[in-house]
Amino acid sequence: MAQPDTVTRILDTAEVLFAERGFAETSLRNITSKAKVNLAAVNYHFGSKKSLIQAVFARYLEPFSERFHRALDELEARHARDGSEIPLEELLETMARTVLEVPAERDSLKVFMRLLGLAYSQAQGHLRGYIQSEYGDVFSRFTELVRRATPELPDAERFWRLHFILGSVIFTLSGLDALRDIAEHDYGERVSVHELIGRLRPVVVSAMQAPMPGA
Amino acid sequence: MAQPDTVTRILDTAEVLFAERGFAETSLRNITSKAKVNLAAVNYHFGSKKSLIQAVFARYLEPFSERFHRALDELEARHARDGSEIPLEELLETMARTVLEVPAERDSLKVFMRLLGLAYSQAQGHLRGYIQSEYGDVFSRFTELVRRATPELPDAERFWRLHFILGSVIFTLSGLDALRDIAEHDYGERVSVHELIGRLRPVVVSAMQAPMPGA
DNA sequence: GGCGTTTTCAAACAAATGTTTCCAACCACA
DNA sequence: TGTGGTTGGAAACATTTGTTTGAAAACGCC
Repeated sequence: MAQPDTVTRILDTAEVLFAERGFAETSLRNITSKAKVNLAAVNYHFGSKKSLIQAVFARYLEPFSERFHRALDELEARHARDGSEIPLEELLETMARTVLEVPAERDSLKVFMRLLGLAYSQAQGHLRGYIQSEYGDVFSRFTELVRRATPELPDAERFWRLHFILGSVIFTLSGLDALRDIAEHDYGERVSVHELIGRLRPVVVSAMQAPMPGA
Repeated sequence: MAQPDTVTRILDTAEVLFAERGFAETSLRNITSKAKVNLAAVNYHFGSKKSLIQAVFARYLEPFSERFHRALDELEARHARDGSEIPLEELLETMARTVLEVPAERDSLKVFMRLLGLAYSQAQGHLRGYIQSEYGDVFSRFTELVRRATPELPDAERFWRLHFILGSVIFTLSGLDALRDIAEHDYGERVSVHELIGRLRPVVVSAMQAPMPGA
């Protein structure tokens, strides 16, 4: 798995097409023809279509994981000094910042969110297991910090609420263009990703602080 | 499209398999063999696989649309008598109740949510058009009632929050199996769809009542 | 320049897919 | 009972899928 040109051209194209149509609906011939690469190149460089899908994910998750670990290191160190617990807002803020930092390409955030959504909803399979086994520790670390920031929540409740929130983020960011068009047409204001996350923040915090069901 | 036995057996099986694996990953042979029906029966009764998917979808959305209209009629009539505005909680409660009432089979809700997610993610753009043209009036009616229930929110803010919430619902319900597996593995409790919506309710209400961004 | 390795390429492969065909079985109605 | 339209069924159809092959081309290095 060497020579960058062909490999990255495959990755770039695959990432876009996967996001547009999904994994099963995107054939290797779609990818290779659009990338102007021989069909066999995928199997030569990646081994299989499955591995290609994982490679597309790895290209995002690797830098994200590294940066997020560093950001959490810093956050923990800062609060370790004065012995205070890290508040939820700061955790969410740190994650949002890291998510926004990572993408090198312009719409790669949108693409990655869509891929993440697909990974979850195309339930059965290798992808979720791969992500969990490869990058599970970052997320475990994050959720553990969230646990300490919200000690009043039962573990299961926190789990579900975090996934409710994940759904909001994935849905709005992956469908960003469509939603933004509707919003612009109906309300005449075009929001940026930063503004959107600004709108998301108070909603997410309120969601986590909602009363327990049955009250 | 007559004789109920074969047709409904196909619909029932397709619905379950679509929910488990997704649409592209479910072949007609998977469906027909499990339904103990001849392979050609699908094309005979429905015309094509795409039409089958729409038929599965329509079987849910048609009764939902009708019931939801009736429920909103009743809700509006009740509040028209004493001149009070319909509170947000009641609107959400009505929708949740209708959503849960409809499915005859266990998995049709999941299928519906998955389709809805696909329709929005623009991957299958024609689906959103189909939904909008066929059943758009119900949703317009609902959002108008939500508008009256939350007069303090600017229109754009309400728009975005409703879609944040829609994302939560679609994500958790369409990826239900995956999430449920994780939750069961980690916390040892297997939640029902009813319980999940029960957990969703207070979170959604809090999300709608969150303070405006910038405070 | 020559040689071993890596990469590209066209072609073929086997398997799986949605769809169609053609005929038998069925069923209502005369 | 016979007849015409509807449904069921086995097989074949044409495509499309991911993958493999074997040879040509490009490359790196002594």
